[in-house]
Amino acid sequence: MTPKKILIVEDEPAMVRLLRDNFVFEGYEVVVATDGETALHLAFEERPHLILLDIMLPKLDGLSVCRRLRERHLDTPILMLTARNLEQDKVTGLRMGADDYLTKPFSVAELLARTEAVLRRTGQTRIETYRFGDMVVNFSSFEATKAGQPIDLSPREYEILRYLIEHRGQVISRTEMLDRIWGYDSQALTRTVDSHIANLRQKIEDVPAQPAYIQTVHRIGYKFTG
Amino acid sequence: MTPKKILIVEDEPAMVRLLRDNFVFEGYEVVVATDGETALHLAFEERPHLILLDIMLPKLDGLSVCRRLRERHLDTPILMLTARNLEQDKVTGLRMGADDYLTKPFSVAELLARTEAVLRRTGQTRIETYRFGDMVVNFSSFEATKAGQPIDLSPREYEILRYLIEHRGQVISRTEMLDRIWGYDSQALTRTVDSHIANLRQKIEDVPAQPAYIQTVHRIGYKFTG
DNA sequence: ATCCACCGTCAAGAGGTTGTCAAGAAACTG
DNA sequence: CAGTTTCTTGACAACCTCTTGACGGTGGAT
Repeated sequence: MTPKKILIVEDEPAMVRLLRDNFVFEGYEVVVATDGETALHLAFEERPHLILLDIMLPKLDGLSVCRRLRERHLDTPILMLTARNLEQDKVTGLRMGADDYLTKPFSVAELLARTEAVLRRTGQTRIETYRFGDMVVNFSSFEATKAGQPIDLSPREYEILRYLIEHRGQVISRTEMLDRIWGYDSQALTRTVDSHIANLRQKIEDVPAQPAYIQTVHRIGYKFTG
Repeated sequence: MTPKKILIVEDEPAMVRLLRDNFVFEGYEVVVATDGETALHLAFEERPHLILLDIMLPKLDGLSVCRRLRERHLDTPILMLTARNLEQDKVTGLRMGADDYLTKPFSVAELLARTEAVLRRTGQTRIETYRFGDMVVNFSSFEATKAGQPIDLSPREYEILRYLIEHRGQVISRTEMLDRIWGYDSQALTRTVDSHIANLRQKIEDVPAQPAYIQTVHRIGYKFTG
């Protein structure tokens, strides 16, 4: 299981330290933003599995960040942090699209329990929709568009693209893809993978001959960047 | 809001007391069964809104209870309790039709949060009537019309159409339909699903050969769009 | 600089998947 | 129990995807 990535959005340094230390200790990968605008940016850049979002923030408050993320169809689960025990904030937060909320002060144990609960509840093991460049790919409806135009991907192409995206940044070997996507007893040749990659590039790259998203790493495999 | 009724299936007296006290305190109505057979009986008699089901039970274990309930098409949401942190139990439980699971020991706060989450998630999924194109389908009276004219759907066709509509937008595999609609121990072939889909299309599509509502996704399954 | 393994491209055959139609089995209904 | 409806299965044809091969170009190691 690859480690879960958490984006912490919080401006108080002491609180950031507390949160980061605990999540790192629990084996999570942690990214931090100290204001709302950076949070928005990192949410799309880093694609965390969960966002821990304080309501009181410089530049852009937590509720607005939440709303903006949902408007742009980023469905990463959000756990809200609020210093006030105001019912109003809870209601607003949930209306804006948060998955759960936590009132300060909270115990670390409860924070971790809620985090896990949200991750489990939202089934954050598989990516449902993903955007890169002018592409939108929905892996549950098996629909994809490029610059707004629907494009047609085959089942294998969806599987390969999903696998590459879920491991974005890492180089994936052909045999790993055969093992993971085709299955361990597959008899297919590694050239089969190349063939599918070529077809994918024809469909999703702006200039298939100079791929921007699916890159070749000579003698190793392919890697997705986006 | 009428109080929600919860069936607690658990044989350890101390655990029963803990669970009952907490749920009563939260305003739930509580019914208790201490063995699997009683649980089955009470699930049908009392029609609770949610079943809290321990896996380790006298007479009939929790997984079997779960399976039996689903076989008899009782779709009350089930939250499983397991003392073991075995991934296998989780997988089996979810396959048997549980909605969520919780590993002992768990915090009361987490239990309550999960309970609410399951109730919320499942509470809004039963669709009563649905309209698309010139069709109106009423799933509680089992009546359907196309362009005002009554049309005749079989029970299986209603179930399939409902399942597809409740998951509209996502592609549903044939085996998922067999599991969810026929039941986990179904011996039916996936071609049976195709056959029903074909019949449905004859009845609800304007041009059955070019379906607008029930679409095929090659090698994956079917999806409803409307 | 050269050579060889590696990769991109294209196309065609193989193999699996689905639509259609119909008949037999099973489950209701009166 | 007979009649009717519904469900399931099978055969066949059409279709789509996947896989593989050949060929030429590229990149990197020596």
